Amino acid sequence: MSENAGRWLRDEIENSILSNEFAPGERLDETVLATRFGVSRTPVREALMQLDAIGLIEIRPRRGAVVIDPGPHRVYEMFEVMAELEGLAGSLAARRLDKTSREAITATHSRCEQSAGAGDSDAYYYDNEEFHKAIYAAGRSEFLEEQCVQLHRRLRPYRRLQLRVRNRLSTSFSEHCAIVDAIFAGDGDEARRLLRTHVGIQGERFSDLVASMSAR
Amino acid sequence: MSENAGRWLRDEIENSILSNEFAPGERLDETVLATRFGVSRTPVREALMQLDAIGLIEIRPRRGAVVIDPGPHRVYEMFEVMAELEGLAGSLAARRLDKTSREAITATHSRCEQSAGAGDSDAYYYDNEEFHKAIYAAGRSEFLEEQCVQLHRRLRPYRRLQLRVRNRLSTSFSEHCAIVDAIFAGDGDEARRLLRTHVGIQGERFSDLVASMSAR
DNA sequence: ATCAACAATCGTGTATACAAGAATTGTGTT
DNA sequence: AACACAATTCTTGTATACACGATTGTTGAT
Repeated sequence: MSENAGRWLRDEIENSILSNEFAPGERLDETVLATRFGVSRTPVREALMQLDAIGLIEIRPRRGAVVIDPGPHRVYEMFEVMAELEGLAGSLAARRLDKTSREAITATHSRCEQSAGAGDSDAYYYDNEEFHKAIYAAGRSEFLEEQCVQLHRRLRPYRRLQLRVRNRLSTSFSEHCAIVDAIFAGDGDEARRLLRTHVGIQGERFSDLVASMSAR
Repeated sequence: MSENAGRWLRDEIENSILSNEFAPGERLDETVLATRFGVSRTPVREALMQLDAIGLIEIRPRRGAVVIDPGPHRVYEMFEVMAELEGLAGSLAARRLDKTSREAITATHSRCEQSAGAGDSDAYYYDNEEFHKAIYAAGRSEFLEEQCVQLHRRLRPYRRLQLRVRNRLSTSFSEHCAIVDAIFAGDGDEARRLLRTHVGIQGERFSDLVASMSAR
């Protein structure tokens, strides 16, 4: 129970939101949550304050907390920012690559190859996450890494939906290959450019996203 | 008192930290803060949880809260990310500029011109902030705008220090001119490039930052 | 004199009680 | 039957009380 009920609850509720168990727009009643998790209202409130600060829920004074519904447009904006940050991470990685980071990227990349080859989108979903994290780490900017990981978390559900689109697995993997080449070649600009387009949502992929979002 | 003691305290303590009244490393005692602001510990704790979530303080379980000391290296990383986000905002602004945004940029830009001409670094500090905010708004991405504003806030104290460096005012303003030209010309790539270098900390400006940070 | 162990104290973490505002339901009037 | 207003109920916001862990100071032994 994480040594501390507040932290634990924050993670617990955050996961429930990100896994869509608490749907966007849903009201989060303090008393209900307290009894559900077997604690008093105090730690629940503390968890909610934190989630509000992160931007996952909105606490309207005297009117309770609701799960924020980003809506397609805002999700698009978030992907846009994510693309930019990943681009920066990639360019830094290309410049600062060392042996350890290189091995981490290689390892996660080949795991992606396996799951993509097997057509296992759930496995690829996980391996892909590790691959991107390896790139953040290779950039050697703790702050950037934290920002990337946090945004990545928030976009996780939508990313998952995207992977279900036809042919997305193999397309994604071949993009990974080019990205790895650019980083290993020390070509920061190219790595940046490739990552931006890899992460960003252009053209038809935006309508795919909207479609899958309204589908649930 | 903002209708709600928790929110009010969050802003109050946040300002105290950003204005260096609560120095990095300083311990924040809940009881002391409670009596100081004339409330009980409950809203104080809620404010602290939020500041922890934002990343301004760290709450170590059972050991209280301390103001985070970013240190020169991390501040540099934050400027690096800020530069990237501002670059994106600039490129979006160039593409999406409309009459209202154009007027807002022009207005804040000329206010910068006045305070820079007068050599009033405090006034320029404020006008510069408004100028950058006008660019964020012109980009028409609410999420990006929020991220920029938040990071801008956290970097505020360091930015203020930087402006005191000799000639920085006129240098900064002439960079603004080029940025405005690029945006008004619809040249997104150029606006991005200029903003990146304008915001980023390269070469000697990093040592200026370090010097001014250790000076206080 | 230094270190270790134990005790006292201080501060955080959680529960509960109480107050105040919002939402809801019921009643009365048109 | 529909709308408005009032009373009740429910939920949030704050204070306080209590418990447990950490920190610090003191005492005794080596």
